[in-house]
Amino acid sequence: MARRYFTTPIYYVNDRPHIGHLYTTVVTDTLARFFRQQGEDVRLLTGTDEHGQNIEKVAKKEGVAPIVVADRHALTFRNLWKEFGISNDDFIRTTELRHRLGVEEIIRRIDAAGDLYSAGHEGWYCANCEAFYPEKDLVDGNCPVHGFKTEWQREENVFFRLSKYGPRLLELYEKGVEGKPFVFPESRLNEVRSFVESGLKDLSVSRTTISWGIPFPGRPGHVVYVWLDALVNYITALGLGSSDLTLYERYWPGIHVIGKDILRFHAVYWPAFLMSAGLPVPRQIVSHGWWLRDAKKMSKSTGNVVRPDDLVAAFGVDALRWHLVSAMSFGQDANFSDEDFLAGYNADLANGLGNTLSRAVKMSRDFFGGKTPSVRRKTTPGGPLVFVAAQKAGDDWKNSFEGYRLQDAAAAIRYLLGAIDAEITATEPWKALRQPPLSSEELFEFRSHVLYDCLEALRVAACMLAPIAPRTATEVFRRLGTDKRAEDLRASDLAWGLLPLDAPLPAAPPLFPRADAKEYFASRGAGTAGASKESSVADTKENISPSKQIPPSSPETKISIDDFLKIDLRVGEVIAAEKVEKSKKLMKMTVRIGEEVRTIVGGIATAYTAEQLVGRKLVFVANLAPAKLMGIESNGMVLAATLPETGEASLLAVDPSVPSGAKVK
RNA sequence: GGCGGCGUAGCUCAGAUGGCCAGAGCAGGGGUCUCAUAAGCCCUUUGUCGGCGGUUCGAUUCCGCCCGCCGCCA
Repeated sequence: MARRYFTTPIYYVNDRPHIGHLYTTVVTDTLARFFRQQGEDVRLLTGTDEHGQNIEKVAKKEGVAPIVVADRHALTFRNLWKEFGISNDDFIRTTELRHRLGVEEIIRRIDAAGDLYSAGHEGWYCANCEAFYPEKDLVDGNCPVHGFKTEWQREENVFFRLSKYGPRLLELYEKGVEGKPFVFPESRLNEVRSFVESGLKDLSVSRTTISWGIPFPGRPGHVVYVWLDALVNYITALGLGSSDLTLYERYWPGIHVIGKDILRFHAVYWPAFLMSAGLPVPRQIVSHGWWLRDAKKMSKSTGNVVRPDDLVAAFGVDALRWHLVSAMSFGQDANFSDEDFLAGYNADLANGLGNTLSRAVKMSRDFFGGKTPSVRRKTTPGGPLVFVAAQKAGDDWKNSFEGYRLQDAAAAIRYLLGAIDAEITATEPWKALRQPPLSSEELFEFRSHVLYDCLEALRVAACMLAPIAPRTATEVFRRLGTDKRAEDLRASDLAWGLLPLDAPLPAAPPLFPRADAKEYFASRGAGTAGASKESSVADTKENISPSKQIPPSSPETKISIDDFLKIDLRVGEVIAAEKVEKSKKLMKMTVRIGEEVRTIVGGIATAYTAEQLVGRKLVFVANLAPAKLMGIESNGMVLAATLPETGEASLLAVDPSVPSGAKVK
């Protein structure tokens, strides 16, 4: 069985994760999921880089041990990956013993190869970069990268004979690995090549100015240079340095997905270290571009960081995954804007996927007693149009993924969904009166054939969506009456005709409710530049009086069970809450109901604080028509008893073990 | 300064070893259907394919120069 080992970079733990970390990780996860789906034996690794002066500094400031700071941030990353459905098989931290042992092993090997030597070194040193700069590069005596003050320092360091590996590296770039270019995209390979061609200097691989690091073997007072420490994670996580090399032998060499800013470390230093240690070099370095805002790289220092939280709260994890994968030409830079996100969300997810699914499922439910059709077309030459479209889309999708053209893989899904919509419109299965007229048996058969084709094409589309938006794919399968999960898929699932006949189709609310861009931006009080602007939710112009939400129930009217079942009651989990400014009672809650995240406003602020709500599971009306309260669109309603004396709300409690999204009836 | 890349419809991008009307998605405009989430379908506008020259029967595609943007290196 083909094997493939994907890695993300290990992330430095001095910052909360932002969309850059998220992008790399989502993309790598998507690739890993695709190749698993193709039947390959795939392993996915991510982790955190926890050594270095910055951590040391933060720890000192807080008066705690560095590991405490590292623990905290590592947990943040772990939780984020869990939330985003990242399917990593392992999570490595450079502060783990297994890692240290592996680093020591590598250094032992490099030393044994005669590639380490001691030498004095002095120059202007930037503590933040952990690097020396030539005097002419300094800007007013400060670090050219960060502008921090530099100091004249003298060190006796351990050097790695990087210069020795120039020819072998050039050969690697020339030949590639397994017939593929060593670096993707190839324009980046050229950069690396010209860097190496211009001549390599030996590399200092120990530091005496830092104590928070891996002690350099045999050099008291020295710690291992941060990149030598960090890069090795890719193999220490496979057991190098331990007695159990099973994973190492099974998965190395791997494919490293990285941002273009760390290309040189991965395409020059890392293979050189490995060559020296007598180990195989990576299969490939896959370098992607940056999400830009205002045409600048997003970074903490410039303050133009897009945090995923807002978009996820409003639209869900998979909506963001979809945007990240589909909206960027993989390998190039792209601009991130909320407008583009919204446009793509509506076009692809709400209209393309959600609405198409909805119309096909609704008709099938109506015509076939809440089930999928009981008969389907015998395969005819050429087949229905959606069948042809599904074949073509499937081929494009596969080829695109294999060539790392993720945006084209997404386009193939769009294409198939468009074909399904066109098929429904062309055949008009809702029309009972037809030309020429059909007998009722003929009509039944006609509808069965058309709707089976469309539902089946939707199933195929969901298979194709699975690597990008796994939870959504699983939900689509559920709504198509199957219990497949994204993780169970194989290449054979794209074959035509696997949708079961006569399978119950559950009723369900819109998969991705259409978002009104105007309202969304109004509610955030910010326009295009809105990453970090304060949202002024209580816009005075929008001073709509908070309407009394529910009129008292009309006296003693009896309703049927069917009437009651029109109300879609669901268990939801409050993931964020804030009191609506300028309102006494209103609480704005971000609620996760199943896979879906929405904003729900309720008049419970007099009885509960935001803190009391977050993390609680409550009962919500999930299919209430949206209403605007104090300028905020509320998509649902929270159920609470009203206390007779005070009129205060008392929330309906749900056992915490009940999963979010569970139906209440 | 050296090396490399890019500049194609309002936006995001495809594409062409030089020739059949230069494309897609989104946005915009018009029409239409009603199963569906104001969704669907059909039709539709704009492009001197950055500028100027050259090679050629013919260039947006090749060459040179220029302008603008970007990357790597120094």
